[in-house]
Amino acid sequence: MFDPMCPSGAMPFQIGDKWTGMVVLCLQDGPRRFTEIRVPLRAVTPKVLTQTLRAMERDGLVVRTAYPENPPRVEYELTELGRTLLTLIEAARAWSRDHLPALLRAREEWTKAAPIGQSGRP
Amino acid sequence: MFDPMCPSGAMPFQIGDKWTGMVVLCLQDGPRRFTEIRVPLRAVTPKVLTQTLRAMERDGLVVRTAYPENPPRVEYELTELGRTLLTLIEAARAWSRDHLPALLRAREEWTKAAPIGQSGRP
DNA sequence: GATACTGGTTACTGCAAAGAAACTGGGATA
DNA sequence: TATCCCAGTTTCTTTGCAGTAACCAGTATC
Repeated sequence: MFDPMCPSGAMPFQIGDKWTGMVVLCLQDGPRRFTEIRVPLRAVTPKVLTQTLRAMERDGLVVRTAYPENPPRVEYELTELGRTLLTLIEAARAWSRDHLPALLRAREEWTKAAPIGQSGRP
Repeated sequence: MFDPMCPSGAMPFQIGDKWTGMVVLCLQDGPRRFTEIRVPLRAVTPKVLTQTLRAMERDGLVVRTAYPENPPRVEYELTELGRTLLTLIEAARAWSRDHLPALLRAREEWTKAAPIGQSGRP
């Protein structure tokens, strides 16, 4: 899940910025803490994750709840609006299941077949 | 359509790179020439449009047909694979119809309410 | 001979997002 | 006293995308 080597990097869709869609999927089963979100997105730095979550909070997609404990605990949860994105993400994943192999096949044939002279390539 | 000032700039979805989705919509009613695609996307430069179309051709989303006439004529047409993106784009537009106002409202309230001190903003 | 048309290409520039790495704070634990 | 924990923040560097502007080939028209 969210492996940087997996072909979903070639998936031609994006929800919000680069990580928003994955955050939504991370939160679909209930609230999660900052570090719990970081684990499956193992490439993301805390700075970028903070930026993503702040933007989602601003847009009303998540709510942030800080508990005055220590060590500190902060939970993020999808709002109702944020949950509406799940159907769209599911549609994108369905497309990928059905058509991404064809796209990747086309891309592979492009690179291996006629490295030059292919309709005016350099 | 494709007005840079229209709020779809805030739409949190993207198909492929920045212009791919709009190109797909431009081509949904049949083949179009290079300059015909440029018109509705009035902000895009030929360099960027060429890049977009080459990437789509590489991924098997469009076919490029050059007619040896003059002045030269080149037509771009959606492939069957490219057409499958239309349902996804329609789903994204439906989401925007139903939920984008709420997102923009949340964003506006965020900026106007409590410019500082809002859960740790600078 | 000069200019325009189509469908690009090339070189250069600017900006914002992304990332790496180190640091913070304040209590808890060893 | 030193170290760890979480949830970040700060600073700096890199990367890549997008855009501007100029140029090109071949024909046709003025």
